[in-house]
Amino acid sequence: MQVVPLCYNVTMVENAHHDEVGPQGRTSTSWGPVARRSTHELVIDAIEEQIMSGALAVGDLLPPERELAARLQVSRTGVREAIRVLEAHGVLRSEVGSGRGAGTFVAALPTAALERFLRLHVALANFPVHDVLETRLLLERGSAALAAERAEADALDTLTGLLEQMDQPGLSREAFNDADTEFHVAIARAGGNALFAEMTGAIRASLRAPILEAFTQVEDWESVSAQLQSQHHEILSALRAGDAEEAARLTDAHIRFAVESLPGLGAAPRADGD
Amino acid sequence: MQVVPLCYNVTMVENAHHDEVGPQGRTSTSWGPVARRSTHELVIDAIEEQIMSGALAVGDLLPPERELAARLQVSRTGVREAIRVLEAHGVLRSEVGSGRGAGTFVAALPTAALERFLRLHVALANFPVHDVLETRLLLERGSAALAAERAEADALDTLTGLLEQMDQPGLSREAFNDADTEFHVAIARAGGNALFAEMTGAIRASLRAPILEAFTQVEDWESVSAQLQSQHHEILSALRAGDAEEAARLTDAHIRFAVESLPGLGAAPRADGD
DNA sequence: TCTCTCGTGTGGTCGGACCACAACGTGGTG
DNA sequence: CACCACGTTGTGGTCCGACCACACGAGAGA
Repeated sequence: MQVVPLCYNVTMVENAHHDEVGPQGRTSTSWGPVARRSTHELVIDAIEEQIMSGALAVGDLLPPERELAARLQVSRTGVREAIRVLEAHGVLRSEVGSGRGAGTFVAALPTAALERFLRLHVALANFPVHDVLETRLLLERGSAALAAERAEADALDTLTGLLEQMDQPGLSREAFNDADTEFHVAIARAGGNALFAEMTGAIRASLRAPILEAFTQVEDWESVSAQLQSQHHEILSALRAGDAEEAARLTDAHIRFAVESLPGLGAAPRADGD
Repeated sequence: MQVVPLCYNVTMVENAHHDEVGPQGRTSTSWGPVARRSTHELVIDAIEEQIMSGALAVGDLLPPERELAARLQVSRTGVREAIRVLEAHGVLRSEVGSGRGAGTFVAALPTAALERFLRLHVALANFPVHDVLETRLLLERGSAALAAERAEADALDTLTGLLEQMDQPGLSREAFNDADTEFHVAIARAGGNALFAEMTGAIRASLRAPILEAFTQVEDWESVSAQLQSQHHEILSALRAGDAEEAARLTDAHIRFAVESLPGLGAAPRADGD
């Protein structure tokens, strides 16, 4: 028997209760609304509580959907929708099958979640491109400084390899962009700050389409890419030298140059004049 | 800087690669798997495509779930799970009823989404507190500088009001923290960068529990809170004066002071095995 | 001992039914 | 004509039960 309860306190809102709406009696006392939460949100809260309390850690297995539904006294549908939400946040992951690798696990997959989040909100113009670029500048300047101090040898080797890729002549603009993205993300990773790295990657992913569009409009591509590459090499030199200040300064200049060289990115940031 | 190396323990479950060895006969040559996507993911892609192409903008109404299911030739369940995912990202919002305000709309609600994302991944130790604090320092330094240049009069009034709240004697530590959070987020908002502001708010939300825990362990609370408040007033003065550099410097010092004053935040990040 | 097969448990998908809710049309009533 | 009560309608919310695809693992068979 010995079943560890996953959660007791899911107090379902009984749907068929109308008793508080009496006939026109006094209703103006301080009866604040009760924040009606839907079923799947209650399930999310239950799972989230387990995570926040530390009862569920990365790698742990959740009960089967059917069992969870039975324990929480909700339908399997509600449980599945809750799992979808946490899965969308990169916190859960489901695998079909039986035995070892099957079931729903606590995972650590923030990358795809953050990328989709930022990509969509940038596309909806909720986060203006100008603001995203400002954030990018801040993050990568910080990452460069950290990387100059902390970067390991193999991280520097990775960066060197990426520069060699971009040094190949005749590289397509898309391939250049992808390698360039990897280069910048690798620097962020080398800095050792996981949040910097994830944010940097997500920002680049959210700007991929606009950047590629801007690339196609660059007239003297050979010249621009050569200058970008030259700046990359300088940045890498500063990282090798462990010069944090110089690495940050070069990165700052590099990103500003890139933005100014790409039409449509930094052109119309916000419609004011001050 | 005592920095934990952060092995970044991602126990990612890789998709099992089964090299298809046919039961009999030769193995298939280059028949790479087709990236099996589940139904709800296909629906997500369909909706996301509309958003990315600009066909769906904030405020637009989606077709009813039943109609969408019929058009996409999937079950209503799949559509609903997809809507849940986009809703979790703050991109969609569903309202019951009929007519005007009913249905599923494209929304712009990144706040709750980013807060839950960060809160969960911080709780799972996927993003170490140290890294989050480092990001906070970077963002708020930048926000302060921007706010010094761009802040409107009413934004400064809001900040003044929050400082008056915190100046009240006998304020509970929780109330102080909430007002303090509002103060810092308001500065970020005054800077005019939406992403800065959202990130700042999400970071504060993700650290709320650890901060409150640390607050209870502060011995000389009156002294610490008085110093924090004094720094707040100095920052606000710099903002009023429009001195970006000074505002950034003061904010930097303020946050470092706060972290060093609170036990358990910057001191012992969680040293495990290695 | 090894190999094959089939049972079993997992998430994935589906269709249908019913509920709660909010707007709107309709009709009655002043 | 103006107003109001009420039923209609269409929306998302919830639940159920069934079946599928999949992968492990125990047991039968060689």
